[in-house]
Amino acid sequence: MSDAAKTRSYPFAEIEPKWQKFWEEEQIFKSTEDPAKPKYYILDMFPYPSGNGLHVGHPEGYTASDILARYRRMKGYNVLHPIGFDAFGLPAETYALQTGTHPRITTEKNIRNFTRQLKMFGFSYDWSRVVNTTDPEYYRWTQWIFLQLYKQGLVYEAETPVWWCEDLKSVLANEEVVNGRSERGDYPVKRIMLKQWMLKITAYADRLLEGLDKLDWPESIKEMQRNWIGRSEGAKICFALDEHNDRFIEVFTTRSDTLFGATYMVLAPEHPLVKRITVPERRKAVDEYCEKAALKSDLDRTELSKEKTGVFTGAYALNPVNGKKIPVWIADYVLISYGTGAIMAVPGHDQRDWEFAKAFGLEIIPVLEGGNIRESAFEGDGLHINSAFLDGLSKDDAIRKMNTWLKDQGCGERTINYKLRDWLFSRQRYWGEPIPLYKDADGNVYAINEEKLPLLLPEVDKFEPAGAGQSPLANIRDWVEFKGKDGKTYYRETHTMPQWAGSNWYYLRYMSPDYDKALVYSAAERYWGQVDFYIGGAEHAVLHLLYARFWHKVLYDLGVVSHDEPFQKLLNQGLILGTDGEKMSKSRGNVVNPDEVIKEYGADSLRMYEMFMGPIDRAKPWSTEGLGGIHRFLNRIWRIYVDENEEINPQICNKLDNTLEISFHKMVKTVTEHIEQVRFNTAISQMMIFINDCYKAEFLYRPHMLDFIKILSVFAPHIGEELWQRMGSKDVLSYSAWPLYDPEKAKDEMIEYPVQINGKVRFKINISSEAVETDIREALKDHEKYAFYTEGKQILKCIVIPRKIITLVLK
RNA sequence: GCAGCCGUGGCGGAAUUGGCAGACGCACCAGACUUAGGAUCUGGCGCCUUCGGGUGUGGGAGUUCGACUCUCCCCGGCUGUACCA
Repeated sequence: MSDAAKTRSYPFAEIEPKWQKFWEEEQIFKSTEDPAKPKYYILDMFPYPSGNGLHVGHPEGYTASDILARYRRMKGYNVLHPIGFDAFGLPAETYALQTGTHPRITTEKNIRNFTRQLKMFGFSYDWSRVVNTTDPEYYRWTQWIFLQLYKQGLVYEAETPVWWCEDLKSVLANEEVVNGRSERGDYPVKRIMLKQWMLKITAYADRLLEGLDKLDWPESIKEMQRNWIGRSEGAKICFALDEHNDRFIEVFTTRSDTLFGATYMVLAPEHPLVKRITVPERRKAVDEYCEKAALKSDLDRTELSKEKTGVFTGAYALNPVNGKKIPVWIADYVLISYGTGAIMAVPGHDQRDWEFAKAFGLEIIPVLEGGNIRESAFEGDGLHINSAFLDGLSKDDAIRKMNTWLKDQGCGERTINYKLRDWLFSRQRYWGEPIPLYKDADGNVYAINEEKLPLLLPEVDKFEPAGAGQSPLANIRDWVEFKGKDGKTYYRETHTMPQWAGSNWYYLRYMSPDYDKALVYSAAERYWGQVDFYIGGAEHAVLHLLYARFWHKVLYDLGVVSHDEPFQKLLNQGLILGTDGEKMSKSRGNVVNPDEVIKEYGADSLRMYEMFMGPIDRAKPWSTEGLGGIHRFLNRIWRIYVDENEEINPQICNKLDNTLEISFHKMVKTVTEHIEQVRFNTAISQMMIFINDCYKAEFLYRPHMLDFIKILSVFAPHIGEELWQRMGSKDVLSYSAWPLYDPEKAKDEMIEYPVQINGKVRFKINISSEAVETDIREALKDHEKYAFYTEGKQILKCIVIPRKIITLVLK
């Protein structure tokens, strides 16, 4: 016998499908633009339809957004609450490689399963607006946006060091590499040089940074984006090379004031100057070092981090401030991907340079007072020494003076550097959007005419990549090659777009999913505007959320959208952990399957339990007993309304119980406020308190009991609809008005004041809640225990905080 | 290392313009109903206690009539990031 059967449950297994069918057939949640109503756009991060189906983590965010959507509808808002599928991506392609099943087949099957599961939860999505990123009518517009970027000069092809993942047979973006391994699949990656399409996200670096300030997002996510963009003010400085009049080494530094202390220079092993300036007698050592560095994965480099290695090139640079000859080394602690890939080393005032200088016996010159350079580099502030025209200045003044001097001398200037790199946009995969560009035999690039979009993904027989750095599309010669009207042969781009492309703008497509003249119908865009509330996982902090902001700003500049930021408010739901407090995973065997939970306890129990577990944004362990507690609560609600004979409880009548009235108004007040603050766990607590009070009351006032159903229905919509119907209500529950409360009736008539004497609560005193301070003091003096505690003592202080506490200080 | 978040009963968690610590739920204990209880209802439930009370929100100090809440130092955990010049 199942747990549910044992507990004589209310008939969730019958009523849940019944109401899901009702919502679908009556199109209850279909939304249309209505200028008469204020709009509210509440969005979930759409799922990747994996073969595993939904896990219990998905409904956490989806239930939270559903509660907010249902609440806003009852508050009179016109709510846009859509769902869709981010369906391009690697798992379907990997599965195709293993089984030969076309990714489209797998994807369609998984979407059907996800749809079935999502509908079982009773989420109030507008199912007429579903989008699917793999639908040609959808990716037509993904390609269109790409072409706009191309026309704006934000797309370029470059031979750059890229992350290559041998297991995934593809290059990856910086953002997709975590700790030297692929974000998807956790495979090793290495750096190779490859010609790739890049998007110039760096052109938007400042705007992406500044835009964060006005967003209502978790501070941690904003901080992560700020760190990722990594804006850093400094100067670039040109060092002439001794015996190479035509070549310079350009460096970026935040400490131009320490230039007099620069005693050597370091190039990254991949730096293009390395080959040109290395002197013949050092060539062998340099080549060996560069080869070794290239073989090291990034992981190796960081694991070995503390040991500084490097070799001397034999070349010398000239310090622009004093013409001093300083040696040029190469070392892998200088990264080709940051700044100019070269540094001026100031071992006196930079710990990394200090360690390197110590290891190789290089000169260390202090140029600031303070610290002890025999022990370590001094990175703090101080007065300059050994620095000619900077002597006696502090750090900030010296930086300013030096930058001016560099500019005057024409060998440097103030500049801003970013950690953010341009976005590597090519993928060597089949299951993605084809890049709508082609080339002629000479390598000239052309964009496909927008009228001809979508550029369809061609059919293939095999999904294996066509050799290193080539996508499976390169195998299809009659797709790649085509004859133009001029009779010349042209060659299509065979790489595809990364998965982020489709998810970059899906929230706009929901506004007019069937519109075929533009990616979004402009009147719909103006009506729905920004996403008011966006809910999803924190793992997208710097991937999806940064890329989407970038594209959105481009679209804003093009006049396609009317706001320059896409998501006004963001909430990250916390992870749901296994019962053991660990992250759920198949290997740990602690995965909870939502299908089984729904079968045993019903979707309403699961929804409500996940909201009751704790604060929405915190990680929380699953508890089957806790789920049972919520299920019991729903049973208790059911029995308050429906008696053993399936009749409405005769206690529900038009008589008003005074105590219960206060409880009701308190409940409406608290639940309303806590929904606004997205604190569902405490909102549910207050509903429990009200139901507990109902069990103690003799009469249940019918209008209040109807209002409670409305409130319940945003959390547990199926039981809400069923009770609403059984109570004989004819209105559509989902659009009935949210209950109002009377603030005066939400207060207790009497307040039990704690009387605190010298920091300890000694007794309590009941006083009317209307009482003002003088009344309270009087009541206190009349209290029997007052004399006992104050006798023979001097009253130093008597503090009365109305409605809170009375404090006495005695001596 | 750096940044952000967090530390409250046996467990999940309440309480923040500073005002009764432990709401609500789970687990547990007792009672009622019962052939039975893993259903339901009622009550209890931080720790210590000589039953007066004492003590208690990771540890220590401070501000205050009053600190889970504010300030400083330390310890522990989670997440992100990592030679970023």
